[in-house]
Amino acid sequence: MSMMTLRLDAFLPYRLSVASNAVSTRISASYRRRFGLKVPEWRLLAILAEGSEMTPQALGNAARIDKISVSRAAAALIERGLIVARANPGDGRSHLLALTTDGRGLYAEIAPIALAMEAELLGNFSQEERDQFNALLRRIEAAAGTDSA
Amino acid sequence: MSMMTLRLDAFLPYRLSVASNAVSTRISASYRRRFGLKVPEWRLLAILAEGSEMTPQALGNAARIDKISVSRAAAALIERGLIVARANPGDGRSHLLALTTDGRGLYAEIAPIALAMEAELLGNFSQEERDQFNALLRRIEAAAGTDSA
DNA sequence: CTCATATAGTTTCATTTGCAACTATATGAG
DNA sequence: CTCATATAGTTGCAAATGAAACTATATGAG
Repeated sequence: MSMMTLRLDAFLPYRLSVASNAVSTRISASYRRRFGLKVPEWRLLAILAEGSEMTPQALGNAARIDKISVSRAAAALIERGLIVARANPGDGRSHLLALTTDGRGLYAEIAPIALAMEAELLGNFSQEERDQFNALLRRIEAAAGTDSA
Repeated sequence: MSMMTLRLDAFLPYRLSVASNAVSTRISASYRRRFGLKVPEWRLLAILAEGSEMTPQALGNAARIDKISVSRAAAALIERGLIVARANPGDGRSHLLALTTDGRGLYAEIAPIALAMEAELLGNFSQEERDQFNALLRRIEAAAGTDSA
């Protein structure tokens, strides 16, 4: 009853955090160095590139970023002319954000690099392993609740 | 050549980050609320509980925490009487840290709770899935380099 | 229509984090 | 032994992050 067997090394939240930090450190340094983008800014670009214009709230939901960070990231992107805001006809409290031509251009530059970095990380994973890994991550995420940012 | 297919939703670094944040948010809130510990402090306790006294440097390596955070976490734990420092006979620049009786007591309280939270997260994973997941995380971590914190 | 309450987004302020500089000790060359 | 350089750990300062307060608009009750 008294001897606990928790080895940090085998403790899932620890392993997950270490892996995530390792990946994130490496990749975010690259976004930043090469394009001057922070992670939330990159995520907003990616979401906007996938779809059409949307509100900050919708962006935050899609990119899993809290509204404060969305606000700051959007301000930075607008400042750089990568996205634009227009009034939201349906709700005067918010607005609609969309990529500019420059924004699309930058995204088109980054996306292949991002995919290449992912490919490098997953280099020795079979397709089956990738799918498994993805599925396991989603299950963990679901089990951890709808929280996070 | 022009249409990029990067869906953020399926992008590994994103998935990993989201899963890790979800888990970490939930678990670290619990450490903090119930025991007043931050994640690095908890990690130091766990490492010290597994082994014997060690230098800040060894602790940092074992817990994957940079030296600044080790320094701050150790200071907080010493302040609370959970660990003690004694001179390092082999090197006057560093010192040796070890759990106090209180530190062991607190660890003994937390460890089962931490394991229970882990079990909850992994509730619907088979043993095989857990092992797979762990192995995949380690491979990713290795591929991402020896960086991180 | 008016008011009370709720929501979208922003800003301010306190806390946290990370880098760089610093102190103290160690080590190796001469 | 003395000096130059390297390493362990800490601290000061600046940037990043998060919570709470704030502004503006929306909505629903009466």
